[in-house]
Amino acid sequence: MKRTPPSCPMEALLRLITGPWTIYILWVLSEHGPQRFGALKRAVPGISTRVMTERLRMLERAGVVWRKQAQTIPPAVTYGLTPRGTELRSVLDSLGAIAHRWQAEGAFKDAGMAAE
Amino acid sequence: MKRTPPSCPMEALLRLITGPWTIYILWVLSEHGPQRFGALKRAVPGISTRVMTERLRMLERAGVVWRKQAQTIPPAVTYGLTPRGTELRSVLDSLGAIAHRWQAEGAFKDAGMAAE
DNA sequence: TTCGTTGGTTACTTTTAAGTGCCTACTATT
DNA sequence: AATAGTAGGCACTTAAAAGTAACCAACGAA
Repeated sequence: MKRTPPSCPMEALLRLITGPWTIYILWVLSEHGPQRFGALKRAVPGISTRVMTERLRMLERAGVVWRKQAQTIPPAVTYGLTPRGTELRSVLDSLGAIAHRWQAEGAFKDAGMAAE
Repeated sequence: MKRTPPSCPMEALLRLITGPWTIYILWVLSEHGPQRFGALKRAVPGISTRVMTERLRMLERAGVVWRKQAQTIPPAVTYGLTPRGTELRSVLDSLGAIAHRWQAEGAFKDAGMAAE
């Protein structure tokens, strides 16, 4: 995927929240509160460790989630939503409302990607 | 990209509006009104015919854009936003506002994808 | 008569992201 | 003493999306 011309800051935001699991992770964090890595992974069934780590790092760099590492001996790392993450969630909620309505209207029933 | 578990209707919507050029196309259509294929392609510099066609078809199947083909001899096909497209735009606008603010705050300055 | 325009389609190639499995280091448990 | 759990890192493989390019059909213009 070549880079889209960077005129639109939306692109950066969409690249941030897009990707198979990102919304899921944010949703779990906002519904169930801060979680440790393992619990988060268990709450998002099917995700690989690799992608989970990558997504969390990405969201952390953007200031959407925080990461708190306890230096205990089995290391305990907890993730949660920052204020920015909460702010994002409110918009995602309204986007979700549209998504829900469109699904009820059948907008997605045959609107998959071209090459699946 | 394996399919994300389909529990979340957001996934379908995000898969619809995601992809390098989709938002651009919607933005051009909403800013400059209905456009013919060629004009649209010229307004989104760098996009390939293939991807432009695929995106328009996808958006059309979801009822976000309409397509009107005049059976003239050089065929003239015009695309525009449906009411559903306009509805989507309002949410994208607020998402865009967040994106703009975050950019000003520097949220994206080092928050690229992992493997770029 | 051949070229260019319009709106694509199709095939081939490349790029990129995601999946999978194996590794750590230390400790508590069995 | 061997094993499982914790939070990943690293390398290798695979699958999907995007890019590239060639082609089409019909007609008007040069």
